[in-house]
Amino acid sequence: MKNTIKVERAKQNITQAELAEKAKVSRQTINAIELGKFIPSTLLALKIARIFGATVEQLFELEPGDE
Amino acid sequence: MKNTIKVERAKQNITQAELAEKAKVSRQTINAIELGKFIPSTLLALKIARIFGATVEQLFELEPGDE
DNA sequence: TATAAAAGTAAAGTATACTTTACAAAAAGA
DNA sequence: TCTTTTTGTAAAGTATACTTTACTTTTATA
Repeated sequence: MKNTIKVERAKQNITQAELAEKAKVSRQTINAIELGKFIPSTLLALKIARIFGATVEQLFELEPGDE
Repeated sequence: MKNTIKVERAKQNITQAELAEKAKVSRQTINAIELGKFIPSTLLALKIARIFGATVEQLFELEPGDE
């Protein structure tokens, strides 16, 4: 699974720390998600999508290997 | 967070076991998600949404308490 | 009403999401 | 270049998603 959170942050010009604060998670959680170190819960994905005014599908995409 | 998986299953007339098989998780996992016992990962939510031809937002909805 | 299929539940175990603290590396700005 | 901000990383701990096995309850159907 890949995601475009880093790009969305760039568009809206906010830092990992700011996004973390808005989503009410730690900065390291945002960092790890951006780097693909782990996959967020649907709750967090929905929150992040809402913060960006995007859909979960726009932010997170299944890859072939995810079958 | 609430979800409409049970309704979608009814629309498409498939059992928890069948959905579990398609999503490659255990039947108990589907059951627990339907009953709100836990929130799936974004990976699983995307898979389920794709199986139903729906979006994650159509299946999973944030509630006021989820802040 | 008897039988089968589907759904609910429970417990014990494993995997992973997420937190906290702390520090290092990189990027940005003065 | 010096300083600050931002990002990356790591380790230890906690919470929770998910599995497996197995049994009970409910719902559908013959």
